[in-house]
Amino acid sequence: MMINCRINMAQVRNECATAAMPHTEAVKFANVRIVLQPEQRLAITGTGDNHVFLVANGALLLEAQVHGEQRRALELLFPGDIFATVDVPRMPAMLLIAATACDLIRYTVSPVDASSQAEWPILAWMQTAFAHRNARRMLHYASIAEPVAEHRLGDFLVEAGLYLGHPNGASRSFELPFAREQIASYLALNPDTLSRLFTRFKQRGLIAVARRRVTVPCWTALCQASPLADAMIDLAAQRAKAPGLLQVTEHSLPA
Amino acid sequence: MMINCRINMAQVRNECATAAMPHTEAVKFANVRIVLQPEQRLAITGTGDNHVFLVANGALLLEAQVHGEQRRALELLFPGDIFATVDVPRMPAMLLIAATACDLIRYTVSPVDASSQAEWPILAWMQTAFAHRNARRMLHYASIAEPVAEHRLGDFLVEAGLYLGHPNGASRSFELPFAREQIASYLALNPDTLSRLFTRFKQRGLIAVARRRVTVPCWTALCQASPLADAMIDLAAQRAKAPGLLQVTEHSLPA
DNA sequence: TCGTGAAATTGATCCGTGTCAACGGCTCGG
DNA sequence: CCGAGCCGTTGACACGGATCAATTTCACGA
Repeated sequence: MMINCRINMAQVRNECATAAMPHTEAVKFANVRIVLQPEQRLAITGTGDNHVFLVANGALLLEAQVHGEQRRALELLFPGDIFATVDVPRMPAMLLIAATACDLIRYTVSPVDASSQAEWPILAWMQTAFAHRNARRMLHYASIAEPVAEHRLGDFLVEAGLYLGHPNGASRSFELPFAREQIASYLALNPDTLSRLFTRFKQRGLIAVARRRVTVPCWTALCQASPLADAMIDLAAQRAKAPGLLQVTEHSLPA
Repeated sequence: MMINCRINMAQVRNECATAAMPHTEAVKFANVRIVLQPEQRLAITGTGDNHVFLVANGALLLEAQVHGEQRRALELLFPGDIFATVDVPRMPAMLLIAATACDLIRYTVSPVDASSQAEWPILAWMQTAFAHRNARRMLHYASIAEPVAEHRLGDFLVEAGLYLGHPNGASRSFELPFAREQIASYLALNPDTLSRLFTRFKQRGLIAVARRRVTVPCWTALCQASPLADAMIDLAAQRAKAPGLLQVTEHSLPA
């Protein structure tokens, strides 16, 4: 099996094919609900079957070991996000880490099964979800390629605000599910430097931080500090319009 | 139409459905052969139909404008690579740039057409190709997240060696299709700094450079200078084993 | 053959981030 | 209530890459 729980074996319940996907009356895919506690890990290996994970709840972090003991966060997963194991290169210690308590749904997509007409809707839905994921991935790459560290933090805060927060007038606030060190790793920055950047943003009045709660008094001002804000907002809007992408996280989970 | 030629309108010939994909007797996908001259550009916009490009020949570069006039290379495409427009976020001046003369094949993949049984083999092939592309993309992200610039260049040279060169005993040599500025952009480095790094690598005896020709006297020595070498080699080996992934570039093009 | 312009290299300098250390605040358990 | 330990912050300093400018190399055309 490609995915298994290494530390604190997750509470895994096989809720066989009870989840109703949008635009689908009968889903023949085997799916498994996986519940993760904070800091719990899922090991990924890049071979074998194609497992697709849907994040129903919580936030995760894809980490890998790059150079000796050095570990790096390559990707963040938010509710509604999708993740396929085939898209991941084989690297040492490649694993998903739950930043908060998480509900995942795991689909096993085997090429031979997929020829059935009944599974087309779910596959079509996955295509859309993957397109979104790939586009966001590319935006993150564009972000960390940015030499100015302030821009990277601006991009990250806009991303977090879009996926974790809700607009409230001109302001917006959200709970960061990640530790500073994880954020720093995601932004290819030193934790100390990241802390300084946070301080700088606070001094500029762009954000107010209480523990892990981030409050953005003026969303548009923050967006002006993020070079990729326009592209990310556009992408989030596309996702909101896509049918069944977000809704599935609410309806498909068995009680 | 999502893809069009902006500068020096490409010589586009509609070779309707003559290309035979591996494991496929009849391909109903509309496909178009696109021939690009060096430095020619293809504009990409993230909406509309899903166009999939297969690089039959040559090398390309995906560029976008990130911040004002700043442009950045987000991705390199080598022969056998695949590229879908839906995977790209909407950003200003997002375009493919031909580094050399290129042959592309463009498939238009519409979700409704895709339900036909006859098109399953080609879709399955695309799945494999996309998985490879995504994995390589992630490796590149891991590479540019590396704070040490030498590592980035090492990773790049290994990638280029794997996809552009062939082993010749312990050595390996290849022609870099990209200008220094483009490589620097891809590695999120200053061109001046990149030049210094090349000099350092030459002094260490890792490479010999004649114009754009790179000769690696000892491949394993170069790999030791690349933190991601193992993962990239593993990935390239997987691709070589995948059926019809590389072969298609040779057989599918009409004479 | 020479001249021109673009690309690449190299040098000098500045600034920003990494590094290491110390400090402060918060949580949890005794 | 106190103490331990972790996380986050801040300061001092060094180093590496960015920047700007000057020079060399190469390709191409007259």
